[in-house]
Amino acid sequence: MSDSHPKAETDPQLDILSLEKAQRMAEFFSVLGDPNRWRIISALAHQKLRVRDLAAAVEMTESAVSHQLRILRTMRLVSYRKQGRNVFYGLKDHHILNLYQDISEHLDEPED
Amino acid sequence: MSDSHPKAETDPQLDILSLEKAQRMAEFFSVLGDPNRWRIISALAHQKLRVRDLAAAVEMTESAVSHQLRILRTMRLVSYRKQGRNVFYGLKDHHILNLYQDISEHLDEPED
DNA sequence: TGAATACCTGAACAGTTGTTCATGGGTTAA
DNA sequence: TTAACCCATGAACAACTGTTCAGGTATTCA
Repeated sequence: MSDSHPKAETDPQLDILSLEKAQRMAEFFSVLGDPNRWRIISALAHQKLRVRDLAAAVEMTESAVSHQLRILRTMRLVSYRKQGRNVFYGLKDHHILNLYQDISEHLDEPED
Repeated sequence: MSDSHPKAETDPQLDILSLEKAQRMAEFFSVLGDPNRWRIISALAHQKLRVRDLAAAVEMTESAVSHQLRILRTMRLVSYRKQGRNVFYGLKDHHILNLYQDISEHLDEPED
């Protein structure tokens, strides 16, 4: 098989994520590493919202929300629909809600 | 039902994650938001390793790895077993590998 | 056309993060 | 006991992140 991904550098038995792939994973999870982004995501889980209403809902300035939405757009987590002078955002992908479920479980597991 | 979690502050129709819960979600995902931590996780996916060998495998200093392992321990993502003067780490939880699978898919999805 | 509305963007600044460096504790072998 | 080994930790510093603030673009309405 002529696979193009690099092998582990030190020990052939281990196969460690390549730096590039690890970087992509980290970039994605970093986007989910901000509490205000989670609040935005949760607000969009039930309905599409204008930036203005979203800002009011999560109690942030429109500017701050707009900055965050750009990041969520970059990671293709939200949908974007311009209608007149309003812009409606929604959740693009339901992987995210699955993540939310999974991690909620993990966080709720008892110590051992 | 006498639930103790706070309701949305602005609009009863929306239910947005509480600040506290959003914070916990974000803290968890932040841990997965570092490329070197993903390389450590991938190394531990197949076998338990001593700090020393882990450091060699991911090509980091033992100190840096030790710092990162502490973070992973705090989030209960890795197991810890001390044996003489060696400490073996492994993956504690398989939620993480599921996450890895899910997000790989997301990252590999074509643009649209 | 001019003003108001809805949203976006760049710069700057405070707060956070991850590494290195130096050191210290605990365990094993001589 | 002494020396070597394995790992953990605190401080410090550079790099990154998210907000605010000021301004800018595009659309609607009077």
